[in-house]
Amino acid sequence: MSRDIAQRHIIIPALGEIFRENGFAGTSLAEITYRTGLGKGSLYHFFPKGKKEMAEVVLDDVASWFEENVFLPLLECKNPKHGIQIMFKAVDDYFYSGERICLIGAFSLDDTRDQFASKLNSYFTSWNEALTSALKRNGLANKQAKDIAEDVVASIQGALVLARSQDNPKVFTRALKRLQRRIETSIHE
Amino acid sequence: MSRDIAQRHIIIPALGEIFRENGFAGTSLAEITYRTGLGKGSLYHFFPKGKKEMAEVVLDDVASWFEENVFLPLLECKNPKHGIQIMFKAVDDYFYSGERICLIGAFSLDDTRDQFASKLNSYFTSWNEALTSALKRNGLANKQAKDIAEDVVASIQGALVLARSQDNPKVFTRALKRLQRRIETSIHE
DNA sequence: AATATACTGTACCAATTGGTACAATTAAAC
DNA sequence: GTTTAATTGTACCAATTGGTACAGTATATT
Repeated sequence: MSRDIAQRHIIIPALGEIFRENGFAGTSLAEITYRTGLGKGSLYHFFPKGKKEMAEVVLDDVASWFEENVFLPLLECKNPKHGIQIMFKAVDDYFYSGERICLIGAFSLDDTRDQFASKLNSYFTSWNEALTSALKRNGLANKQAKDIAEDVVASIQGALVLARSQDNPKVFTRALKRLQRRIETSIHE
Repeated sequence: MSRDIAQRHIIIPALGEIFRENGFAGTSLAEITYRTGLGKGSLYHFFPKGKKEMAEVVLDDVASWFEENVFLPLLECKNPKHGIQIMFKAVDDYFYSGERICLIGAFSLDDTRDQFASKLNSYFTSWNEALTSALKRNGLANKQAKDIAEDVVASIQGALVLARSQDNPKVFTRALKRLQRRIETSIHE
């Protein structure tokens, strides 16, 4: 790994948090330099295309985290019920039990959305498909599996929004519990 | 009604759409003057405290729309099942069957959220309480009513986010149908 | 018709925006 | 230890940001 890319990777998480908290339009280079400790010189060395490239790299980073920790387990776990358990655990961890915002969600509602449309789209699509697959391998019919998957992904998003605006993370953890129960019962019918 | 206030009311819907599409940070006065056709002179005449006041007025406007068309029917409809029907119809109309973003949701994820915290909070709280009340009057136990209400409100939010990022309003209409069915069955148990 | 008030266009402001240029410094490779 | 490439700080840029000042023009009210 070249020095270049190594250094670049170090600041991606920091960039992620900044965008998460302020949205794309709401994040200024001034804040980025302040919070990363890097001057514009370094920033534009690592991300020659500027702010937009930073956001793209962050989105890719989020996507690959979910790919590895959520989608893949759902798709490949031998015991699909276990895969779903892993998903809920990973989601709870990732969002700090409701204290962390979903970057993808924030960008989806931002004026930014058109610029990053395909990345945002594929994040939710992948999640949906992976969960649908796991549900089907649990014996659910195609239609019902799709239905529940869409329901779960949407509810998680919504719960994050509500938790934030009510400043109450429990809204999120309650939602996760509810969804787990719903899946349980629909499988055991 | 003074001329002042009358004029002010005319542009509030336009302001709403602009904030909806761009978020708070993403909306510039330049765009506001362009899309409303009003110069800064007029704008600051109607909203002396500037952009922030415009957003506040818009949030109040949204809140009162929901108060009248969603919360009140839920709270006061003699047949509570009918009240819930009214809610779903109103929500579907308001969000143009999934083509329109939720301003409250957008602001909740924006860096703006702290400035408008109490308004955002009370919007979701009111909705939750009104729906809980209607469910209880349909014979559900307090705990279950609260549970379902939170679920419904969160799911609607999430479905709006998904519909937007997938550029597919049907995600939203599907979610509404699903939620209606869920309420139906939980009432008839 | 005169007066008061509501409204609006224009010019202006300091501060901040994202971005560039580049010389100076640091660190790795030979 | 010299060469080569990676990294960074500083100074700078034009454009845009939200906001102000105010004179001028409508529109009521009397």
